[in-house]
Parts: sequence; C-alpha cells; structure tokens
Amino acid sequence: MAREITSRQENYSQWYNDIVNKADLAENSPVRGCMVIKPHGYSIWEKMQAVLDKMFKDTGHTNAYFPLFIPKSFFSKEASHVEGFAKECAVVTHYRLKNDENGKGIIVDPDARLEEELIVRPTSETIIWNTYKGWIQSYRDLPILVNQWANIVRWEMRTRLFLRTAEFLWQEGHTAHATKEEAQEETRRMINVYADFAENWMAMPVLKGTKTDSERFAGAIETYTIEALMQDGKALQSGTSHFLGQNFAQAFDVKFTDQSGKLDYVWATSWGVSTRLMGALIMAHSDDNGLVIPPRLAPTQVVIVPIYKKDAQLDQISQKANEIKQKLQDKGISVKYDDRDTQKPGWKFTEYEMKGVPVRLAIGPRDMENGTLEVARRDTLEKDIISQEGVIEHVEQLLEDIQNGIYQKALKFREDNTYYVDDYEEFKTILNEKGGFVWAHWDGTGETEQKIKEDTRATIRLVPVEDNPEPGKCIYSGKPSNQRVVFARAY
RNA sequence: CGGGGUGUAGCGCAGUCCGGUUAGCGCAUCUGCUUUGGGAGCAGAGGGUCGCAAGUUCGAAUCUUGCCACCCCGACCA
Repeated sequence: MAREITSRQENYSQWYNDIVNKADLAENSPVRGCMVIKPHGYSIWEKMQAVLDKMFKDTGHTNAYFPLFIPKSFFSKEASHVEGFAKECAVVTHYRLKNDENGKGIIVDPDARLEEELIVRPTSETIIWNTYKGWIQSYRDLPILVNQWANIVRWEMRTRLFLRTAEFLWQEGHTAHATKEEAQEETRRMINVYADFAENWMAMPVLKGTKTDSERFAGAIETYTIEALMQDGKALQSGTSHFLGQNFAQAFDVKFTDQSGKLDYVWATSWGVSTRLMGALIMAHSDDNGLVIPPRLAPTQVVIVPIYKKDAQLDQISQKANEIKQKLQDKGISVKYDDRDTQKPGWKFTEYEMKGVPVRLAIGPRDMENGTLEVARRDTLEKDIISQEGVIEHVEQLLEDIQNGIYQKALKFREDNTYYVDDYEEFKTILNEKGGFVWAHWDGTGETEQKIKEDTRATIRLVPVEDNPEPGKCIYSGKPSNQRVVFARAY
C-alpha cells in the first residue's frame, strides 16, 4: 500500500497538512488565508461547541449575537486595543458595485463610499461594550454573563489551516461585573473551564498560567492562558481568559450605581477558544496513519465494517451488525454501519483510520460461524477477536480506555519534554535541539524576555500561578527572580 | 513584507535547460468481467484555456517582460 501521509519524522508540517487533507477536515479556499471546513472537520468542531456551550450554560452564561461590522471610531476608544489589532483589520469602505462603463466588468462604485468605514471584527469587545453601556445603570443590572459563537477576521500574513487563518470560528465570552474581585473570579473560572475541556474532553494536558506584558491581550490587565505541547515540541496557546479591569468601561463610559449610591465603572472579562483547537487536537494525538480523535469528541465513535463474498452473507452479517449498532446506540454511543459495496473492506479500514474513528468492528463469514468479531482500536492499532456476546460492554470499556490512554500518552510526552534549567547555555541547547517546555528563572523584565526571544526564538508561554513560588536567579541576567516561568517555541 | 520554490487533466508529477508530430505518466473517475479478513486484478473509455496577459517566432508548455496564486523558511500574530 502506498504511504499517503508524510511521516512526522520526515516533515512535521507536511504531516500536519496531510492529516488535515486525508482526514477530510478542511481545505484551502479561493480566498487567501481562508479555509473551507469540510463536513468531517466541522462535525468535530460541532462536538466541541456542544460540550463547551453546555459548560458555559452550566456556569450561568447565555448566548447572544453582535454584528460582524464594527464602526471604525469604536476602535480608537481603547488605546492599547487599537494598537494590538490595527495591523490586521479588514476594512469595509464601500457598499455597492456597478458595471464598469469601459466594459471591464464589475467594479466598486466610487460614489458608494461609506461615510464611516466599518471594521470586520477581529474580536468584539468594542461593539459589545458600546452596547453594554445601554444595558447597565445599576448594580441590579449586573453581572452580565454573555457568550457569542461567531466568526472573526484577522488579516494574517502567513496562514495554516486551523492554526492560523484569516477568518476563523470561535466563541467569545464578555462579562460585566460590579466588583473587581468578581471579575477576577470569573476570569479564573473560565480558564478552568477551558483546562477542564482540554484535559477531559480533548484528552490534552495543559499548563495554566498568566501571560507576560508582551504576550497579553491588547486591552487586558491580566491574561490567563492554557498551553499545550505539540508532538514537535512546540507549544500551542489553546485558550485565553482576560481580566479587562475597567479599561473598556472607561473607554465606552459604562458606569453603574452601586448599593451605596456611588457611581463607578464596570469591571470586565472576556475569554475565547477557536477552531485553533482543531489544530491542537490533531497535533496532540495523531500519528503517521492519520487522525486520532478522543472518543468523547468523535462524531462517529464506532464503525462497523462487514466482510462478505455473497449477498446472502451480507444479509446475515447486516442483521447482526444492525443489532449491535442499535444496542450501542442505546448506550449513547455513535455508530456507523458501513455496508457500501462500492468500497472494499481494506479500503474502509484505511479510510476510517485516517479519519480517526476510535473503534472499528469487522464482521465476516468466519465470525458468523464462530460468534465472534474483530475489534480494532485506533490509538494503539491493536486488534482482538472477541465474542459477539460481550461486545457492547467491551466497546463501552474500550472507548473509556482510549480516552484515558491518549491522555496518558500525551501527558507522558509532555513530562518527557519538560525541563528545569538553570544554565543559559543548556537552556539554548535544549530549545534548539529538543524543544518542549523549559522551566527557568526570569527577572521579570521585558528586556530580558526580548533578548531571550531573539536568541532562541522561544517565548514565555506562561507565568505559573503558584502559592509558594521558589525564588532564584534569572537564567539570562542573573538578577533575582520570584519564580520559574515556562519557556517554549510556540505556534 | 524579505529569502527560496512551484504553477501542465480532480490529485500528484514528467516534459521547459536546447522552441518543431495529435502534450505524456501514476492515482482517481466511468464501463465490463473476475474479486472482497488491511487502499484488488485485467481489458477498455472519458477528461487539458500547459496560472494570467503581452511580446519574440513560420511555429511557444518551452524564450522575453509584466502580473497573479500557492507552498516552505523568516518578521508579525490566537
């Protein structure tokens, strides 16, 4: 069989592209930097959405929707926010096309220039806080706990499917609170929701912490992040939660009267995860045979493939397969019975392997005689012959084992690629030759952070939030350091 | 936006240096027969503005100029 997926060892980024392609997740579109998310890829995203949405609802949030377009003037109201996003905004300047008088086809009508140009949202803080101004007068109006599922546009120079595209899908939570403490608590609550999702659903271990000044969200006081380690030793920021202080309330003049009758600005948070999680999912678990999806996010958890020569055999096998399918579905397991006669069994095996279906059952004439079937697990590629009698319980257990197994595998990988380093030369060597997370002391200055970045291309992924930080000496400057921070090269 | 590379059938490529039959090959597609426990075999068939535009020439996929797109490596970023 021809090897169609480039191995990770040979060319990691080609491997990634091959997985996206062969697993039918997404493809490039005619529009530069934008992607078409294909049905299989979108199904996985929908599973993620469903789980996250429930988690948001369970923590008291409600969905709403704000416009795609933001008046340009809104942007200039929060200084650091503008600075952060200005360079990557798409701008709508006209509202009409017309036929060119010189016969050159459709052109932008120069008479249809917008009085105020519109920004295609790169994030929605400004339009939301402009709106919240009208919603909030009193402490009785607070908190506001709103989330929206939306697309946003950030005009990126270099794009990669899922990891960085000009347009992407995400959710953005935007909350308003009466007190600083409550907003800070919300910020931490949501980063914990993300960590919970990453670990228990995506089976992807993450580190939690805060961002340094240079890596912080434009307009935030504090940014919390979850960072995962990919198989090539690079970190991937997988979700962020921001404590915005009163920055946006001040910019948009959103005040409320508190219980003592005093007027104050409202406290804010925002938090988001995006279709980038798809990239994380791929690079956390997949192998040289294709995608590996954690069972809890797999659109199809079990596929049943019949093997037969004669139609009579197929009828018999189908009866058994449908029976098993029904029983599995009764347990809440999603099952596909693939009885297409247009593809051969071997073809189907490879196909579902590339697409990452966690469990495959195969039933052939021999099985029908023996009362058995073949069960194959995607993560380890192990195959077993089991009795048809115990198949339901076996599959239920197997799905749990796979979910747990790939988490443990990813965790072990992270542990094997985590280093504690106190010597700068060793620090550089590790980042150059191995990658991974490097815990090292840092003097807390932007200068040092910048120098290390120039030297090694590694950035501070996060500053761990620790109760009893261990002080030391900065790996670069030798100056005193409060605690170790986590360095890595990142996506 | 810098450096490198590539645009030829749905996909992957050869042909381009050195211009010259009807532009090929593999995979995929379609038809037929045989097959079916890890991407089946044989036979046949269909499918092309050679990225776009202009130029040189009797003649351009091939040479010249300009443009566009995509990929890889940097800078910037979720």
